[in-house]
Amino acid sequence: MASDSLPEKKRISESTIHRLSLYYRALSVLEKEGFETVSSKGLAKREKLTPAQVRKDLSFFGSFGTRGLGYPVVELREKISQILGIDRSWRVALVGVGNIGSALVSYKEFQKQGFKIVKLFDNDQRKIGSNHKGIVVSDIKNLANELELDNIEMVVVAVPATVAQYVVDDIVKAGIKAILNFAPVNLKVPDDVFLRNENMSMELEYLSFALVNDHIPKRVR
Amino acid sequence: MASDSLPEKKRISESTIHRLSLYYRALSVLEKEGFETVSSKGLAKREKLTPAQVRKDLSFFGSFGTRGLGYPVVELREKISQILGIDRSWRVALVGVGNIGSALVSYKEFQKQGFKIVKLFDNDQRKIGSNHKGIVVSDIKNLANELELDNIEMVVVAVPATVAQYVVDDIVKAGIKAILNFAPVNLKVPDDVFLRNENMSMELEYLSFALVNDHIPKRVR
DNA sequence: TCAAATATGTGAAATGCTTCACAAGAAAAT
DNA sequence: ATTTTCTTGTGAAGCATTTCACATATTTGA
Ligand SMILES: NC(=O)c1ccc[n+]([C@@H]2O[C@H](COP(=O)([O-])OP(=O)(O)OC[C@H]3O[C@@H](n4cnc5c(N)ncnc54)[C@H](O)[C@@H]3O)[C@@H](O)[C@H]2O)c1
Ligand SMILES: NC(=O)c1ccc[n+]([C@@H]2O[C@H](COP(=O)([O-])OP(=O)(O)OC[C@H]3O[C@@H](n4cnc5c(N)ncnc54)[C@H](O)[C@@H]3O)[C@@H](O)[C@H]2O)c1
Repeated sequence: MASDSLPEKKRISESTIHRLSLYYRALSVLEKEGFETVSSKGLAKREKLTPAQVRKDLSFFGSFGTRGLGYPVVELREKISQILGIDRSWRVALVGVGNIGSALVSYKEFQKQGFKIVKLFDNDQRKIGSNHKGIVVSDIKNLANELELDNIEMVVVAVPATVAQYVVDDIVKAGIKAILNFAPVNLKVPDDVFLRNENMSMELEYLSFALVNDHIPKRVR
Repeated sequence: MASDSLPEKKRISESTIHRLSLYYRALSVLEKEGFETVSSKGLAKREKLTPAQVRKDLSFFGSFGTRGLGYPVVELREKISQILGIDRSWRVALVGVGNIGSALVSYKEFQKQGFKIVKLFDNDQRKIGSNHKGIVVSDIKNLANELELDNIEMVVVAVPATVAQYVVDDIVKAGIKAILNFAPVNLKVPDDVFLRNENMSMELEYLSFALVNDHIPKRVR
């Protein structure tokens, strides 16, 4: 069959992608500090990784270094921003302007990074129409319409766990392909929708486990 | 050498611990729904894992199921809560009562789960002395003293990235062994201190990468 | 009571990820 | 110019995690 011989799309591990974020952050700092080049060793040290790991990760995407010298800081940072797709800005909507939602809207770093929260939704009449950092809260009823009209590409979900699935169903119906969820619930989305969960309880539980078991994990992410 | 023959402490992978949290959550729901038993298949389906994965994870800690029947819901939930160390409560302090810090203090689920935020610290004179959900904000200057006096076991760090390392150094000096950090910076802590990072930008960057590369990771965590 | 169905627990295999180790390329020193 | 030093890029090895597959135990139904 023809489909058997289609060139296999190179799949990158989740860990590698997360480490690219770390490299990006480290390179931004190095740039500010005035370094022109950095070795895999130098980069590894900043993020508590091994030099081999750094080189291997980068090698999945090309060869950006110079033997004997290292990597050019600015160039590599730019290259990684291209790989991560953060060399542009993203139009983001947020659903659920409560405790955590408000904190996220107020967080300027997201905007600076290019994740522009340009739309807010809630179902509470007291919140609809109110202004948060220059954005007027929309009624969740108009979600589908307004997401499309406003060319939203990512949605952050910060509603109670009990309603998160319904909200996500609507978001998916509106054609959104990337969702960041803060509700502690396992949401069902179609295969072509990227969903990430931010689960703070899980991290506290990890710490609890570590304290109780004096835990050293086999491999640290 | 004697140390060569010491019984090797069983090391559990980070992924397994995270999945225990998922099982715990799923079991709590199943309990509410009135189920008395659940199979590895049933549990796996709820959390989008494989039955073999569920059985293997649990097998690291003992055998809790009955062949032909499955696992007793209540018993297994209790067992996992023991393993995770959440069959008790933890005294938690939070440093940095800003946007995200305030959201965390207001979040009742943490308290319900046994993560009791009982102490708040800030360095802003306008915040020190003010009351958040019944807790009076303390001056960061008294950190070491008050952490000890109040038997704090975990600290959540929600201060600006620029000062996070200083704050963490003080927390470590005060003898705290578990820290949850929200600042997007790689903090240095001694080997015997457990540090977890909650990095929201990283998750947005992951979504960005996924959209740009139409990414399917090799393995989903 | 016995057969069929179900589902665990676990070695072993398969897969994935990290680290090793070194050839090769480039810079720096002499 | 030549040697030495440095550091990348990458197969291959080593290690960790997941999945497979099945013996075994228990329940269910006849
Ligand atoms: N606050 C935290 O620190 C924290 C921490 C971890 C996880 N979470 C999770 O984040 C989510 C939000 O938490 P929160 O503390 O901000 O809660 P919250 O109650 O303060 O905010 C929830 C918001 O969602 C809105 N909402 C409810 N139903 C809606 C619907 N159908 N459509 C649109 N909007 C709707 C509410 O009006 C409210 O403004 C929850 O799932 C919670 O479990 C919160
Ligand atoms: N707000 C968000 O949604 C969000 C999202 C991701 C990450 N973060 C990170 O979380 C951290 C806090 O963010 P925020 O938006 O809440 O900021 P914020 O400025 O609202 O809050 C920071 C708080 O820390 C206090 N503080 C400053 N220096 C201190 C010190 N030395 N000791 C004690 N307290 C001190 C400030 O007075 C303030 O109350 C930052 O590192 C930020 O990057 C925030």
